[in-house]
Amino acid sequence: MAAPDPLPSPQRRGRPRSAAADRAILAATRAALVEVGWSRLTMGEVAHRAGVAKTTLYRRWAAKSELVLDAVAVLFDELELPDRGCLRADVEGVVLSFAALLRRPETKTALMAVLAESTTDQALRARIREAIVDRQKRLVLDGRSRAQQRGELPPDPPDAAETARVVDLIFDVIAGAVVHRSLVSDCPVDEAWARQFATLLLEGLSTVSSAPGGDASEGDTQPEEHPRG
Amino acid sequence: MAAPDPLPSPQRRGRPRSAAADRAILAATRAALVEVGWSRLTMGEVAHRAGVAKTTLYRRWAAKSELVLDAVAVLFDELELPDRGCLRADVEGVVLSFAALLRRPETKTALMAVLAESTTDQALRARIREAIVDRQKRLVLDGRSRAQQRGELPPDPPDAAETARVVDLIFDVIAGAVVHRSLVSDCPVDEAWARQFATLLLEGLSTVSSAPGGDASEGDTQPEEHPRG
DNA sequence: CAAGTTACGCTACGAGCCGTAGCGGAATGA
DNA sequence: TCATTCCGCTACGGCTCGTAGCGTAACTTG
Repeated sequence: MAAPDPLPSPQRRGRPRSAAADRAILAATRAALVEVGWSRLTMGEVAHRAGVAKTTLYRRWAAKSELVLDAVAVLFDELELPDRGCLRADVEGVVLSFAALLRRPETKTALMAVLAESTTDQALRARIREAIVDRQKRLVLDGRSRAQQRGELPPDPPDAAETARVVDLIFDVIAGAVVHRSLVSDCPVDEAWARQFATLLLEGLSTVSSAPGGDASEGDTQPEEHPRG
Repeated sequence: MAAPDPLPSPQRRGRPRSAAADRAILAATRAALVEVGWSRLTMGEVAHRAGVAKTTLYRRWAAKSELVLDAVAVLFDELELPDRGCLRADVEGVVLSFAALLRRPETKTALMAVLAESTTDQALRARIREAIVDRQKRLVLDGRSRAQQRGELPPDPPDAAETARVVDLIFDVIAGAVVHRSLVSDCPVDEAWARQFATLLLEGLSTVSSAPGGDASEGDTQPEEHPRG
C-alpha cells in the first residue's frame, strides 16, 4: 500500500530498499505533522527524525504531498464498523469514529493539505482516491448490506450502477458532513450531533426539524455547564 | 469585510491606505491562484502582478493564508438562493450553485489550503468562520423559512437553540456533501446527483435506496454505453 | 568467489522564497 | 509648516528546496 515512487519491480537485482527505513520515515512524518503541522513540515526535518539521509526521501517520494499521503492513509484503514444492532446505531457509530480520527492533529492537517495540493494535481487526486476514498467505501457497503439483512433498507435495485450511485452518495454525505462540521464549522461532533444527523439521514428533513433531539436516552450524567452570556 | 491586519482606526492622521492597492492586490491574488494554485503562489509574485511593493503586502496581511482568505471570501458572497417554488428545487439549486463555485480553480485551491492552515491556527479558524461559514448560513435560513411558509417544513420549535442546531446541521450536511463529492471523491456534481441528494435529504435513506433515481425525466438522449466485462 | 547492480549516507551547491530593515518621498491632518 | 502615516525601492540573512557526486553497503547472478 505504502508503495513509494518508481515502483521497484517485485524481484530485482542489487540492494533492496530498506523496509525499516520506510517505516521510520512514515512514522517520523506523522510525528512531525503532530508537532509542526503541514506547512512547517520540511523534508530535511523528516529525514533527520527518521535517521535517514534527505536523498533517501527523494528517491522514494517525488513530493511532500505524496509522502504525507502515504503516512496518514494507513490511519484511515483503522476505521471499523462493528455491528451495533440497528442502522441508526451503525450510522452514529461510524460518525463518531470518523470524527475521532479527524480530531488527531496529523490526520486533519494532512488530509486538508493533501486535498489542497490535489486541486492542481490530477495524479495526486487519483492517488488519494486509491489510498483513502475508495478504501473507506467498504464501511458504507458493510452497513448497508447489514441494514438490508435486518429489513431496515430495501434490497439492491436491479441496476448495479444505480446501487453504486447510492453508495457513493451516502458516503459523500456522511464523510462530508463530519469533515465540514469538524474542520470548517469547527464545532464538536458529539453524541448529540451524531444522533441528530442520523435522524436526518434516516427520516429526512421534516422529522429533524420538528422532533426535539430524537430519543433523549442519554446515559451520561454530564452536568451541562451553564453558558453565561 | 476585506479589512486587513492591524486595523487602522476609522479616522487617523497621516496618509491613508490606498483602497485601489487593496483591490489590485486581492485581484492579483485571485489571478495568481488560478494560474499556479496555492502552493506555488508567492507574495512577491502577487506584489508584482498588483503593481505594488512586497512590503505593502506585509503591512496589511501577516500571512499568505490571510491574504488568500480575503481574496476568495467575496466569491462566496455571490451565492444566492432564488425562490424556485418548492423546497426540493431550492435544495437542488443551491447544491448546483455551490458546486459551480467550487469548480473555479481559485476557489477550491484556496478553500482547502486555508482550511489546512487553520488546523494549526486558531485565529485563522475564527477568521474563516466570520468571512465564509457564518455568512453563508443565510442560505439555509432563507430556504428554511420559505419552506415553512409553504408548509413543507414544520414551524420553528420553541427552543431557539434547537433551531440553531438544526440550521447548523443542515448547513454542514449540504455544504459538506458538495465539497466532499467535488474535491475528495472528485466526481461531478450534476443535476442527477443533486436530484438524488435532495431526495435523500427530504425523504431519508430508505427512499433513496429504492426509487430508481426519482423522476427519470432526463432529456439527454445519451445512448448509455454498454459496459463490457 | 567475483562481477554487476542497486540502495544508502554524506557533503556540497545554486536557486528561490521568506520576512524585515532602512531609506527618500508622497499624501494626508493639525 | 510640521507631524504622521503610507508607499516604493533596495538590500539582506536565513531557510528550504531538489539535485549531483562520491564512496560504501547489500544483494543477485554467473
